Order: sequence, then C-alpha cells, then structure tokens
Amino acid sequence: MMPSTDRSLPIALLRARERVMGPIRALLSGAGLTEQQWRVLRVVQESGPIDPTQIADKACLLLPSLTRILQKLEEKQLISRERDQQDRRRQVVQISAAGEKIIADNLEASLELMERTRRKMGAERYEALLDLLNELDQIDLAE
Amino acid sequence: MMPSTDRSLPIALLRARERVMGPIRALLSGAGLTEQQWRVLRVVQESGPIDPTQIADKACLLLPSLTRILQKLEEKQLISRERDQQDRRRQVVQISAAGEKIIADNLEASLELMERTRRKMGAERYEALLDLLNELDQIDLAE
DNA sequence: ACATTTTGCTAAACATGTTAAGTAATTCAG
DNA sequence: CTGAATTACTTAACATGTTTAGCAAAATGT
Repeated sequence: MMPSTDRSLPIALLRARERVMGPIRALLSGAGLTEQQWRVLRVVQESGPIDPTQIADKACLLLPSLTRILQKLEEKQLISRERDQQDRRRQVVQISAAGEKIIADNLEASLELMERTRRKMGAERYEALLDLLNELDQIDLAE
Repeated sequence: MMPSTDRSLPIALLRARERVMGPIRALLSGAGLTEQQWRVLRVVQESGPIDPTQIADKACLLLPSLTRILQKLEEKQLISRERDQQDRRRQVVQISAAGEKIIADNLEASLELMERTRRKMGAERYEALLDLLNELDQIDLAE
C-alpha cells in the first residue's frame, strides 16, 4: 500500500533511500561497519591519499560527523592519518592493508545488491532516476 | 561541479535530499522545530487522532525515534496523548491549539519552498522523479 | 612585519538513526 | 482457561546529523 505522504518529495527521497540501504546495511553489519564508515572507506580507497574536506564532499558528510568516523576507522586500524607537510592544518588520510581487505571482502556483494535494484527497476528507469536526482542537486542554487 | 560519486544511487538520494531540505530546515528552525518534529506534527494534523505506529509509517520514522519526538512535542505542548480505551497498549495522539498555530504559521512558506523546487525543475520532471522514487520504494521487496 | 581574516579541522551539545532488549496489554493455541 | 506468542510501545546504547563554538595554521591586507 502507498502511504498518503507519497507525493511529498522529502519523504519519497527518504523512503527510497531506506529501501535501497536496508540490504546494504545488513551486508555491512556483518563486517562490523556502518553505512557511513563504509562510504568513507570506499572514498579513501578509490581516491588514494586524500584530505578530510574532500572526503566529506565525496561521501556527502558534514565535517563534524567525518571527524568522529575517521577516529573510529583509525581505532579499527582501517586507515592511517598524518599531517600534510606543506599545509599543517591539513591531514592526509590513507587506507591500510586491513582496510583494503574489508573492501575486497565486501565490494562485490555490495555492487551486486545495487545491480539487482537496477535490474528490478529496469536499467533505463534507473538511469533516468539518477539523472533526475543529479539535476535536482544542481538546480536549487540560485534565487 | 559534479562529484565523482554521482552515479551512486544511495549518495545521489542523500545529496538530493540535502538540497531539498536545507531551505526547509532553515524555515523551521525559526519556529524552533526540527524537520522530524515538523513531519510528525503535520501527520498528526492531517490525519486527526492517530496512534504512534501509524505516525511512524506515514512520517517514515522508526518507533524509538518517534517515542522521543512525541515526548518533545508533548513537552512543548504541541500535541496531547492519551491511552486508547479499547486497546490499552495503544495511544491516541492529537494536535493542540498551539500545534495548529505553528502549522498555520509555517505551512504556506513550506509549501512555497517545495513549489519553487518544482518550478525550477519543471513540473513534468518533478512528477517523473516522484513516480520513480515511489516505484523504487515498491519494487525491491520480493526475491 | 603585524593584525585580521580565512581555512581546516575538532569539540561540545542536542536531536535523530539504528539495533537490541524490556514491559505491559492482547491474542492465540491447545 | 492458561501459557506461549504477538503487538505496541519504551529504554538503552552507540553512531551519526546538525549547529555553534573553538583552535591552530595559513593567507591576506596594509
């Protein structure tokens, strides 16, 4: 049944996200990671050495949240951090071998979950949805 | 500039939601309400007397979050609660006069913000996006 | 060079998200 | 009719979201 709030864009975005993330969360909890920790780990792995501000941008996190997440990931020894020598306000974050292993152990299953969603929805509609979402993200800025 | 994570559906959903909610949050903070408190208040106002389980469903909240939010709204005297006489596990939640006033004071501006988004995106694409999001919410269930 | 502003991050406080456990009222099986 | 599920919340614990404030390093203006 469709809830009566289904024509509210904010709630539709929320519901859709819950639907997509549910299975992914279940997968990651087996690896002892939250959804956000996983997102950060993937960004660091894909980009190589990178500073927190850029991680926050790519992973869509606010810096205060990211600060705590990086502390957790460092405790778990999945990443390492050092000060940037050129600009000592900055840090350089790198993934560790253990971090790489967690990615290797879970990436395929995670991609398969998204691929399944794409198949069930139909590739065309899935791409159309991504395009509309990106468009929405770009539009609102002016006025 | 488009972030490199823009073809990831979970992150695209997150970014789109942030874009839409930013201005609404700004509006509501003027009324001393969070986005979730506002959502609950609107559901209660629209539906009339209603129990927490249904509120959670309509507002897309988990019950533990809702429990705390209802406590806050009750402290602020924007809602009232009583036990259901037929089934004493249940509660019946109602909006108060003060709650109605907050809605009256902010509903128009809130709707205008969404209408602006709709105009900027184009009504057709906006509706197409809502349809795709609702479709995504319905699909994943089986298999 | 020096005071001011800006940048990059951290800390703190409060609210919510998420999962697991707990409680009381109701329903259900036998 | 009674003990075992089930239902409708609530509590607790930990992680993140959000805003505001703080701090140190770097850039900027004069």
